[in-house]
Amino acid sequence: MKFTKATNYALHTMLALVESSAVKPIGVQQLAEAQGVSPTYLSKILTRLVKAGMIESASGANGGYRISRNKDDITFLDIIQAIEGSASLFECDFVHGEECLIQAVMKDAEEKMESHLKSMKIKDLIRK
Amino acid sequence: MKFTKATNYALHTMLALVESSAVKPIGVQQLAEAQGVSPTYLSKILTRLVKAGMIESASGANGGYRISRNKDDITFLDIIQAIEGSASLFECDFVHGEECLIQAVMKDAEEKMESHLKSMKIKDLIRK
DNA sequence: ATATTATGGATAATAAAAGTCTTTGAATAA
DNA sequence: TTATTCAAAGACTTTTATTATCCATAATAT
Repeated sequence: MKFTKATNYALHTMLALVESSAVKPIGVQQLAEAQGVSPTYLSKILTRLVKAGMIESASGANGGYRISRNKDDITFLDIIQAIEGSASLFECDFVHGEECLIQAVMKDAEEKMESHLKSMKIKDLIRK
Repeated sequence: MKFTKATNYALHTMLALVESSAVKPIGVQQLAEAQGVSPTYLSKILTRLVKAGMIESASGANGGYRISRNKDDITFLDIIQAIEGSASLFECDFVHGEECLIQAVMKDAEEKMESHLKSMKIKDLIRK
């Protein structure tokens, strides 16, 4: 079990966008180059962030991506779930008599992690 | 990102072994049947638990697996790490100037989850 | 000895992640 | 209007990890 690289790309891109002014957009070319990933692949990832409503895209000359929501609102959890989805990390398919106690423990553990990711906002990382 | 099925098999097997007496071993056949998984595959998983020192195996007639360590010592985290390994869930390969702040946040989050998994012992789930 | 049971290696099947290529369509600039 | 710049989308391909299966071997009790 690992977080996907896509999540890493998304987090780094969001940090870059939050650090830059929200006025003029940054092209995917530039964002991709900074991370050593292909522009087409990165754009696929960024499209998911657009759909989640945390960034905006602009086509055409001088287009690109910029932050849309209030910077203060965007948490690590938001970004991660936009990429990885929000399904539970642990799924027990067996049909026990009752509810699965193991799954309950796993879910609690997961929630500890999530609550930390929810408390951390991406803008907290901006270097002064 | 998901926990593997192997982890689910391992957790359920450990629960079964802890619930049963530690005197006579249970065959992989029986354990596998209870979970609807093939004995050969389950035995591969259990071998990892053996190597991690939490269960013992006995070959030959009337052989099988039984708990080895003190039940009280075996945590969810022990079992999960025996199967999934103990590498970090998030790895940032980029070469930033300094240390990666994003990775630091992710590591903290992971540790929240781990500390919960470490606090929960498998024997806590035994049905009375 | 023989039946029973775990171990280990090789390999196959499946699924998920990571990435490419190409086309389309929107926006701008000339 | 036309050419240029850029994101979006879909169809693929490649790579990697997971989930197995099969078979030969080693250990052990009866």
